[in-house]
Formats: sequence, structure tokens, C-alpha cells
Amino acid sequence: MSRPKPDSPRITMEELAKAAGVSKMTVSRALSGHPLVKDSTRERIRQLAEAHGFRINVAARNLRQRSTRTIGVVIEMTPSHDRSMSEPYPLSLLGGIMQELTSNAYNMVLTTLPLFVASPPAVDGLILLGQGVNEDAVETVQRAGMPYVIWGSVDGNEDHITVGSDNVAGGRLAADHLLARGRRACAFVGDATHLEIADRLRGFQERLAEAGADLAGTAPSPFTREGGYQAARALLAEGSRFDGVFAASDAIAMGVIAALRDAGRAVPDDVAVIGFDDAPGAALFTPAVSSIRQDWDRGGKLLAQKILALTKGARPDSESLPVEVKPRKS
Amino acid sequence: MSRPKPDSPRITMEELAKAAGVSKMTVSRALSGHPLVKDSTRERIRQLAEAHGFRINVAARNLRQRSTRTIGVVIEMTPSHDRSMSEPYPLSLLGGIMQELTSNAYNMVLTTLPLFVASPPAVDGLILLGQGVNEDAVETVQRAGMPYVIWGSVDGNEDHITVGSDNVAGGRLAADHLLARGRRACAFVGDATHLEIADRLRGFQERLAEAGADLAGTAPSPFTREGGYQAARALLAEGSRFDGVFAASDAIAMGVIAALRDAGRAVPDDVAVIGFDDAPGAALFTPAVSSIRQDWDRGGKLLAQKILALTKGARPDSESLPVEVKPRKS
DNA sequence: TTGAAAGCGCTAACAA
DNA sequence: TTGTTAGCGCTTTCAA
Repeated sequence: MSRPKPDSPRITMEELAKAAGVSKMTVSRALSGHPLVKDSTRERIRQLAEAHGFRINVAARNLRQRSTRTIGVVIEMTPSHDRSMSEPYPLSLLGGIMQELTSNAYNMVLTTLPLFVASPPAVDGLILLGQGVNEDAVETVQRAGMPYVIWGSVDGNEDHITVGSDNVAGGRLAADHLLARGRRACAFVGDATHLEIADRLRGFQERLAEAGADLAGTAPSPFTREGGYQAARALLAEGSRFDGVFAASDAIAMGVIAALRDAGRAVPDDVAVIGFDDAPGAALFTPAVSSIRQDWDRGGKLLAQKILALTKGARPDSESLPVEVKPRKS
Repeated sequence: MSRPKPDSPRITMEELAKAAGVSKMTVSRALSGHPLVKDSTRERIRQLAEAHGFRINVAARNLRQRSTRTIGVVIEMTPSHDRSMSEPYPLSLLGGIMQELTSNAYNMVLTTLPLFVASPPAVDGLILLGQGVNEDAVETVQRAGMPYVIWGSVDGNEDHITVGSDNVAGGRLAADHLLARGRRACAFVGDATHLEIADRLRGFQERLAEAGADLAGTAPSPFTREGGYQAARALLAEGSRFDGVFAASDAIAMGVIAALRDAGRAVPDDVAVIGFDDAPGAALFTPAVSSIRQDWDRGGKLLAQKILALTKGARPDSESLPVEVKPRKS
């Protein structure tokens, strides 16, 4: 089969038009499926295009159409193997975004905040995953001067559109879960400087207070197993007495469980532990980790739908997604 | 702080130039850090640009420079929560790619094969993750007429550049692992129509043959736990006698272990099982799953390095990465 | 059903 | 150190 040499310069639409004996416009219309082109002409041009290995110059089209059909997704850090269990914004959120974008024939460019600043990609809108600890990220994205939506905590700020799990309700569910197992002195492990985590803690505390139970302590932790391990040790070292722990992620929960075990406390008999995210490993751990499940797939789809609506001039609303408890052995 | 209204039309470089009383070129040079611009001019223009909320039109720049500083990554399917443990090309491969692209100020657009065909993104080169079962994917990517590299099996085809783990060596390591545990009748579970999996099986078989041990059976399976479960049941049902199993992925291995347990066979006492990938869940499973670890992070970085080199006219070589055995309980 | 002209917003090349 | 000219390759608009 004859294919143009890889290094041969790409043929332009103008040249193809010349070869076909028609104008650029006719080629453009033929290849984009415009209905006003005679069928025979279209077919002839299509075959010629194929024979010459013509590929449209997407950059030129983007410029002329003032649209790239591409959405940027800004993530906080680059993904890695070790983190795949501990990242707050995992693969499945991207999966939902991608499905929705794909079915609307939009592409997705993944970028980080520093890269976005240093080398902005050609996009029509942005999805920001995570407000982060401070709000630099939101600020930076705003400055880009294009439509954006945020995954995170709905904070009533009407400036921007947010999609996120109902973290307050998640915290309440975690409290309910522990209370239902007779726990009265419950601790929290996680980084409450993240807005979403702060919401979880708030719901947790509210529900405990309603039930007349204690918040027996809190310990900050990054979203890792090691972080959970250290945080639990700190909690034990300072003499906190607790029979239940709510961890801000499943990785943290696993670390907490390991630390408790190493300290001779049985899980769940002495201390019950519940995590967050229903990460793939939660059910595999021994004991299987109870968790609060977020509907990431749906979240991703909503983010994509809303950013697409925004680029079309609509004004979609922020939205908060229900979460559900997955009781297991811990 | 005053910021231009979000809906105000974006100011162009021409308008900014007028406002600054200089030519477009001077603005262009000032903002891109060209050294020939007087410091005072540059600073003045920068401040004016900030004040007016000027954002460069990336599409226009891409067209003019004939470069997008963006690499496309073509994946076979959209990621999802359920699959995050079973996908052959996980997050960490993307992570490696992203790190390397980011540090070269390149962006990354994620796309699937159908989307790539239906709506090609503006990119300078492509990374194809996985040759797939047939070679449609490679064919499609080739037709795009731009540089590309493939993650997968190095097949001696000089047409394209491939980076991948040494799957044959991985298969041999798996055989060694089982042989060292006294296993003599070993089965294989996985989809050998994938080139990479076929390589694993080949290495496995070779090593077994060298040791005078048997390949006690093979069963096809998709990359899921459920698939592994069914495949192991089929193997048992057809009366195969085996005391070792090599599974093409860790998710498959977990399914195999579950099926064996349900059939009353102890793991590892009756049957030893080793998986592939060293997925995050492998160590968490009970029993912890022995596995062959791939260096995905390095693989991703190499893919990115090679595609960047290609876009700059270099001719990098294909490369095969060593794998290592992670002995655990299974 | 097709074509001609114009220009999207930027930067390379050359000139001053 | 700055400006002028000339496009990059496509599609919109208007005309035939």
C-alpha cells in the first residue's frame, strides 16, 4: 500500500484543491461533510485526500473557528504509582470527564498549575480538580479569562461553578456508622486545611455533637498510608482515648489501622475505623476498610457537561453529589 | 482588584500594541522574553498587558510557529474506577509521561482511538499506549502522518519506535519463581492475543521447558478479577492438574486465587500464584500476591523523551525495560 | 453547487 | 532597539 513518506511535508488544502481542480472552499466543504457539495465531487475529493495523505491543519482550523474543541483539566500534581491509592482525585474522575468530553467530540488536555502558567495549552475552557490548600489554584485559573468549573467544595461563592461530593453529609455518615457500632469517643485523621476535608470534619463533628458523643481528637495527615500511620501514633502518644476513627481517605485509614495493630489495639474490636473514597484497595485490605463512597464517575461527567455548557454561553449551577457508606470489617 | 469582566472580548496583541504606542512585534517580543527589547519597554508592556487582562491567543501562535508544544496520548479505553486495578496501562505510566512532558514545557492531550479519528487534536506527536489485540491502533496512528512512539512489545519492526517492559524476561522470572517453590505443573491465565501477554507466555514456557517442567494448561482471560475467576474455574473444570499459576495481571491473579479457594485448594500450599504489574492492591490482598513489577514511571519518561526527540528530527531507538520479581505470600 | 476575497492573531524575516 | 511586511492554513462571508 502506498503511503506518503513520513518525512514528506504535509500537503495543504490549497494544494489538494489544485490537484482536484476545484477551490479550497470546495475541498473544505467536501471534507467537513457540508451538504451543499455534490456527492460525486465530495467522493472524488475524499479519495484524492486519502491518496495524498492529506491531514487537516488543526491549528489553522482552530484559529479560524475561534474554538479548539479542547478542554483543559488542571490537576494539582502529577500522578504516580505510589499515589494511585492515596490521591484525592483519582483516575475515575478523569474517566468520567473523558467519557463525557469524548461523546461530545471534545479533547482533553491534562496539565498542572505550573505548566498551565508556563505554557498554556489551546483550550476553550478549564476544569480545575481541587481547590487546594490555599486558593492560588482558583485565582490562577480565573486569570486565564476563560470559562472554568471546579471539583471541590461548594462554598457559596457565586463567582464560580463547583461540582463536588457532599462532604458534610459524608462526615455525618461516618459518624453515624461509628455511633451505630457503639463508639462514643471518635477521632479524626486528615488535613483539614483542604476545604473538602474541612467539610468532612465539620459534618462528622456536628453529628457526634447531636448524639452527645465526643470528638476525641484530631490529627493532621497527608493523603498517604504513611501519613495515617504517623498520625495515629501521634494520637496514641498524646494519650487520646478513642474507640473510633474517621480517616479522610482510605489510604490514611490503612495507615491508622496498621498503627493501631502495632500498638496492640484490635480493629474493629478496640477501635473501629472508617475511611473515605472507597478506593480499590479498601475492600482488599485486612480487615476490609469501611468507607464513604463518592460517585466520581458521575462527578466527572457533570464537570464536563457544565464546562461545555459554559463555553456555549449557558449558566449551569453548582452541584453537590450524594455519598454513600460502605460498611466493611474495620 | 480590577479584572476585566469575564465576558468582555479578549484584547488582541494589536490592540495592546496600540495602547502601548508600539508595534505588535515589540509586544510579541516583550511578552515572550526576547532579549532585544529594552528593559523599560518590556516592563511597561508587561504591566499594560496585565492591566488589560491580555492573554495570548495560543491557536494563532501555534499556527504561526507550526508547533503546538502538545503531545497526544492515545489510550485504548476510558479509565474507570473498577478498572483502575486491572487496566494494563495505569495511572503511573501517564504520570511518567506527564512529568517528562511538563519539565519540557509540553502539554499532554489524552485521547482514545475513536476520538482521535473523529476529532483529531492539535499535537506535534503521539504516544500510543498498547498495540492492542489487532494492530488497528498502530495503523490508525501511523496514518496521522506525524511522529509517534508505542508502549508495548518490541517486535523488531523498524517502522516504529517502541518502549516496553521485557515481557519475555518477566515470563521467565515468573517461571523461576514458581520452580524455586518446587512447582512442576504450571498453568498460564491471560489473553495471549495481546502482543505483550504473548511475550510473557513465551518467556514462561521457555523457562519451564528448560527446567523440564510442564505447561499444565492455559486459559484466556480479560484483565479483570472476574475474568481470572472464570478462567481458573474453567481450568479446574477441564481437569487440569497444576500446582502453580502465572496470571497476566494482578487482578487476574486475585480472581484465580478466589476461584482456587472456592474450590478448596489452598494458596500457596496446593497452588502457588504469581501475577504481573505489582498493582497497588497486590500487596493488600490476602494472601499478598506475588508479582512481576514493571517500571512504569521510567517507561513513561522514556516514551516522552523519545517522542520529543522525534519531533526534533532525531532518531531514538526502541527500548526494553527490565522487570523484577516481588515475591509475596501467594 | 461552487468560487473569490478577506482575515482569524500571531511571529519569522528582513529593514531601518 | 523597534517597525514593516508577509504570511501560517484554514473557514466565513458574500457573490455568482
